Amino acid sequence: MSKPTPLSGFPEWLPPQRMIEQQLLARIARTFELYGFAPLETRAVEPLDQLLRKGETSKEVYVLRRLQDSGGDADLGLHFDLTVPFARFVLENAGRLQFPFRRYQIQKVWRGERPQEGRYREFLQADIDIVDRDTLPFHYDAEMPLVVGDALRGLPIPPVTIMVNNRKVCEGFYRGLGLADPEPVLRAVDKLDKIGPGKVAALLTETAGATDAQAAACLELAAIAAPDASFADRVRALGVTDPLLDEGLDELVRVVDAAAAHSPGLVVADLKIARGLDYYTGTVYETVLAGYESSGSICSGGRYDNLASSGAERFPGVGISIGVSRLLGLLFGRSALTVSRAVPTCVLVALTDEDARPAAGRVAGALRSRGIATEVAPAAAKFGKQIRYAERRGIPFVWFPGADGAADSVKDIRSGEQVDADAAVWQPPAADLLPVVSAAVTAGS
RNA sequence: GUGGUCGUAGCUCAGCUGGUAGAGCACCGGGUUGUGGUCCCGGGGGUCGCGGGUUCAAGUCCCGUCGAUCACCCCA
Repeated sequence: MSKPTPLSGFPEWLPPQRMIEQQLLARIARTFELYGFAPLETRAVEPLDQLLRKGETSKEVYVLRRLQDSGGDADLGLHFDLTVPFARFVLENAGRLQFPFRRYQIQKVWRGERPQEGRYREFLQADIDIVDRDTLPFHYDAEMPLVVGDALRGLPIPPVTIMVNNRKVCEGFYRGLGLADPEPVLRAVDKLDKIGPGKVAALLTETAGATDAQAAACLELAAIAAPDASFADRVRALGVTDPLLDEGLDELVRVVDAAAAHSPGLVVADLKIARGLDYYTGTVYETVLAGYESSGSICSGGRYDNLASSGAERFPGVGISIGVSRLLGLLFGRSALTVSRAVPTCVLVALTDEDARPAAGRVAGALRSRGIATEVAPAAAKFGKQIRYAERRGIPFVWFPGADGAADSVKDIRSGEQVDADAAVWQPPAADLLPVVSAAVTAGS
């Protein structure tokens, strides 16, 4: 068999990277739970009509098919986000849930896009959502960014900025301006940072049917950004009036004010933010990592008032999702994260000869029983080689069983210090008990 | 899905206008008769991503494919 090659878009990390990922995931989940979000996992597949219910994503969905007898499961697809399956789950289990229902979900999702750094076909999202019956109080829109702000700011990563907008602001503004279809306008405005105002204006007249004056007004709106409520007056000063615009501005002010009170500097209102899935109806979030602005959003979401509804039942929701794989892919790409060792092992028990393996095993067992990750040396090689085995993996301690009734001793191979020790009571320093994830000092900015 | 760039040892790379592969680091062994990291000596390792083509001869040219990356699309 020839050497296997990677599959494009399906990243696989090495164990040190996976240890980093697991620690970040554990801390993210912990933060979500501190805010009362309950854990949930949904199946990997959804009926295709559920997945395709909203928007243009059809070409991205991986369809499930059996090799033989392709009739049976032909209408199933892998989910491409966690919100659509969640909406389905809520409808299905509405009778068993208490509302407002807040849950978090950390799972793989799949999208058939062309991969590049930070963009994958299989990736991990850490998602929180809150849904309620009939109506969802708006204060939840303000809570979302605070939760992920807490989660992300607790990690050894560069600072994040959450940019917030509200689709009612854009749609109301465009409508007040006389532009009926907001979609092409949003798409054009979204390119502002990349292609500049001149080309966006040209796009607006070409693809959105805007006059020069309308295009200019759209650009003026898109240029507005502020970390506080001052943006609203600047929008009103543009002279466009529309009930939806007013509603959107009021909502956006509430999000920004709440964030400014809770986490100054975390959230900024930015009226050119317009992307995201097409089921968003109000607040939209997008997040950039300092130093990685050009790599896109690492955390996005928004308010969806119509996603979960069947017949007379309606479950409006708001949610936001951390792109864990993107975040890690970008940071790994610049070697910006390190872990203190490549394996969980804290102690390596050295071996004088194979006959000593049972005794070494008892030492290891005593340490493990007290929560100290321990492995026994693979072979009774020279101690130098056994120490080197530990060193290569970053294992901080080597345990030497005492010869002929002498006391055991344990060596910190970083300092070289070696002391007598008893496996029933010895404790490593707290900082060495578990691998520690930290920002790499050599990381470029 | 469309287009561009790139693909030589585990890593970073060299290899001139085509003449049948090299360095540093890493790794392994020895010096050092079971306590590593320095130093010295020695050693293993590459179907030059893969498959076809042109040629007496291809790492070097052409085509395809896979992978990485960038732009578009879209978005975490």
